[in-house]
Amino acid sequence: MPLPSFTINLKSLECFRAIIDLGSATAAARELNLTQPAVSRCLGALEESVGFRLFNRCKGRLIPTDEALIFYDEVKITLQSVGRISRLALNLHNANFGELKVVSPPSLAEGMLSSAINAFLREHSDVSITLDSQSGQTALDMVALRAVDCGFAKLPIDHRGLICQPLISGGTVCAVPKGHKLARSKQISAKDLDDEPLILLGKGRSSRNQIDSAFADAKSRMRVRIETHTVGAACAFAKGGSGIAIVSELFARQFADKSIVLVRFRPDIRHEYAFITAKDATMSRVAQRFYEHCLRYFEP
Amino acid sequence: MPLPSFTINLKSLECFRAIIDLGSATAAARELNLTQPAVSRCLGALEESVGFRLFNRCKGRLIPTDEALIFYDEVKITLQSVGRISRLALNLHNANFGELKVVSPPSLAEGMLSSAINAFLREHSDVSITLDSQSGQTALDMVALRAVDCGFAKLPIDHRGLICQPLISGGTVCAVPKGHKLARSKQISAKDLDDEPLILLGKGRSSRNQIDSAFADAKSRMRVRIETHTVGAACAFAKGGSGIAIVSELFARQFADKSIVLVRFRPDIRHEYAFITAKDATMSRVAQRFYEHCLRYFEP
DNA sequence: TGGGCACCATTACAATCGGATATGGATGCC
DNA sequence: GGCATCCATATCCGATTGTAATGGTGCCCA
Repeated sequence: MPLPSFTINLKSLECFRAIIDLGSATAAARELNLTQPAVSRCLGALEESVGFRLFNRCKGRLIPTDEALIFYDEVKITLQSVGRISRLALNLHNANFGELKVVSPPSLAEGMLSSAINAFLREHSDVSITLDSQSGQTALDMVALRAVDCGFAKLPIDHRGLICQPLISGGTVCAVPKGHKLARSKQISAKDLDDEPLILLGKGRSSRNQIDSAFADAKSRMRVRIETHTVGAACAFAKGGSGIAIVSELFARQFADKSIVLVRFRPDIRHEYAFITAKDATMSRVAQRFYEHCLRYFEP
Repeated sequence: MPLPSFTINLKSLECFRAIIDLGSATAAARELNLTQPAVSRCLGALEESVGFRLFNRCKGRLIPTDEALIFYDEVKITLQSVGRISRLALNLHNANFGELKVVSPPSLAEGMLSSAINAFLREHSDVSITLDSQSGQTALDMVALRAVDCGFAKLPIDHRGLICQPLISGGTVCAVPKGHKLARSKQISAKDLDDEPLILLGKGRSSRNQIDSAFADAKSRMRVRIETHTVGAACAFAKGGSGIAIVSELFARQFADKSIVLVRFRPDIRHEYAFITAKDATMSRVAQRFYEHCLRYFEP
């Protein structure tokens, strides 16, 4: 009596599933990129090893037996499990050899993010990274739509379908031209800036609104001399003596030199950036590694 | 760049699991009844197909990588799933699983068939049986129309679309009240029953016709005092002294007690029951096993 | 320090597996 | 009857997968 030998073959199971799903061995062969005899023999082998007939050969067709249908349910579960293995393997493989697509606002991309990525690449020699500079909604959409693996964006973020992990946080500083009367202050408030020529950026953004409010609260006149879009430009204007730039502390540092002084602005307006990923997709392993790397890299 | 080929092999997974569990490839080989080089090569193949290193070869030992440990969890789940397949296959092989719908005439269902089924259930723990009591044409139709898997019916059967396997056979006996003048006979013929009060059943059925013929042949007067429908009732009447019942030997036995005597009736009128299945449908495995069980159970 | 031991990798070779192509039989459809 | 479809079998061939033999390396211990 032939007992099941337990030497079950994955390919046979795949054949079996395909035959049940598609109704014929020839169709199964097409799906599996095999020839019909190959499928036929696989099936024979499987029947041999399980020890009972899976199909009745009836009028040249394969009719599943009752047992086959019971068997099928379990086989499908197992094959799904094998599928998970494959996907996991791919993920793990990609952690060392994969590609990572990242999107970030230009401000981050040009400064601290590029050095974080450099450090990551040194530790993961075979990973290649694509860094896309996009700001605002575009970046969020790219992550949510999985056009990229992960991204960075400024908080607050209102977007369903994203997971946001706060990562970097910094206050607000004034870039004051050297020799300016405020250059020696420990901190500068909106009141101190009454009627001072200012260089501001991010009109309409939340941090900008907070600055506006601070001036309103202090009943200071806000004299905006230059509206610009990047911290680098703002600092450059400040260096040129065109006024005091109120900028994120995080980015101002890299532009600070002897011609300007960075003085803390009061009230403390926080600039926070988060690591963002799509909600309904587990991160690829590279992305996970990258996230962990960033956590370490940016920790205070 | 070597991408995972997804042609993952169960044996490789088994090797991998064993290596992690036991800590060395040689130990794994022992467990799997393989040689160490075989395991070594399986491992190599698996690494090839997943696309990353599973073990660091360090000082002649295999040290699992971080990825390997993550991979291991998933592999274990998959292997357990495969194990379930094997067990299910074994169960199906032993027909230890499933449902069986049976139809039989009430006479069988109440007596010997129920004990046969009980015995079958004891041997096949996960089988559930539905037994439907129907007689005559209804039962045959139910089998032919595949409303049930199999059934029992009295021969002769005239029904296309059925396979009949004779299973149980018995003669005819007279149930004679104790103390009756015929109670001590070795056998009783139609002649002996001339003008005796009789209890008969199955009017119009073939066995009844044979009895009628026997009386006609013997030129005996058939004095039918009671017509009834079940052997149990017939025997009860006999016990009450209402007359001699002429019944199937097969069923009379269970009703025999000290108040009646069973005496063989001559000529020998056979009562035969067959196991019946639909012609154009191979029996389910459980049904086959049940048939084999019945063959053994009812063999003379 | 050198020998024994445990472990892993590699090689060489044999058996088997697992594909492909070619062919044949049965069935159903026009 | 001719044709298409489907399954099974035969034969062939390369890939896979097992084995035994061998070699290298690190560890333990006298």
